[in-house]
Amino acid sequence: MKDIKHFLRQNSLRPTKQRVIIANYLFDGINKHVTAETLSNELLKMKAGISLATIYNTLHDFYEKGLLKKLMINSERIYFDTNTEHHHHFYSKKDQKLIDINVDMKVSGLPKPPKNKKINKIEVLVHLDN
Amino acid sequence: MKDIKHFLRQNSLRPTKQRVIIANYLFDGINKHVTAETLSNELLKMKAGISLATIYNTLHDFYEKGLLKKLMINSERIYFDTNTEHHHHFYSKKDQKLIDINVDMKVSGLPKPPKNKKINKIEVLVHLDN
DNA sequence: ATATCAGTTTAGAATGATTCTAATGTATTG
DNA sequence: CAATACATTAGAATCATTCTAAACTGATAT
Repeated sequence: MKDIKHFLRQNSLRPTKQRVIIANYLFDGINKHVTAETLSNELLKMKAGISLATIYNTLHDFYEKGLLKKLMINSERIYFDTNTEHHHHFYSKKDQKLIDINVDMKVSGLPKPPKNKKINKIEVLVHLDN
Repeated sequence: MKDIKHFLRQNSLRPTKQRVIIANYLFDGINKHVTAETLSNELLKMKAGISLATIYNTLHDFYEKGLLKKLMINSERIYFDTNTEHHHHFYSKKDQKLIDINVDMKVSGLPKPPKNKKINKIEVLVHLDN
């Protein structure tokens, strides 16, 4: 991402110091899965003194603007994904780690959705053993 | 379930008053998705004075014995499923409701799992729009 | 039956992720 | 550069869940 400030403005987000730092980290071209906690740790490493409250606010602001996806992986914390394309995941419970599946997969044999309901999207989570 | 006490004993669970009540409710032949909260509400309706702590304990005990499945649906609470067969779900965020998909589905185009990892199971969650 | 003891239940405290509050700070607009 | 709308923050509050430790109960041996 060359011009983060411009990028934030384009998404109706004021380019504050904190948002610039966080956006620079998140949108550096490498897709990431973060939680408030892991992001906080990264920011601590780079000595950006950003409060936890701001980290939560920013993740949600980015999510509201569609810059992040929320993942429903487990009930212990919320995962945010910088890859907002439709895609699937491997999940290793042991490592508490997610890996993107970027190839196209097809699900066949799907039954009709209940009356008056339409399918929005299909998410496949492939659990790994070890 | 005719003999709940026997059923509990078979699963190395002492048939206490509370467990019998909860098992009777959960394993009445109709598959259910419950959270500690929804289960607590049901039990309140039937005036079973069972503490929340016991509800949590019991759900986990049943889970440990493989009588319930844990579902990772959202990050707000833990869902338990009385259907322990491998199956998939429709999920309506709006209704906060899960519907079992009991037909066989196939996922094709799956990439190889990462080195030294083996696929344990594949979970498909079909998000509904409305 | 009864005593014993391991396994259970429970109220209430503790925890941990997240959200809220309200005071202070800062980007934007005119 | 003043005004103001939006952001940040520390710390309190919230909420689901887990823990603690005391009281209780089902199973087993006597």
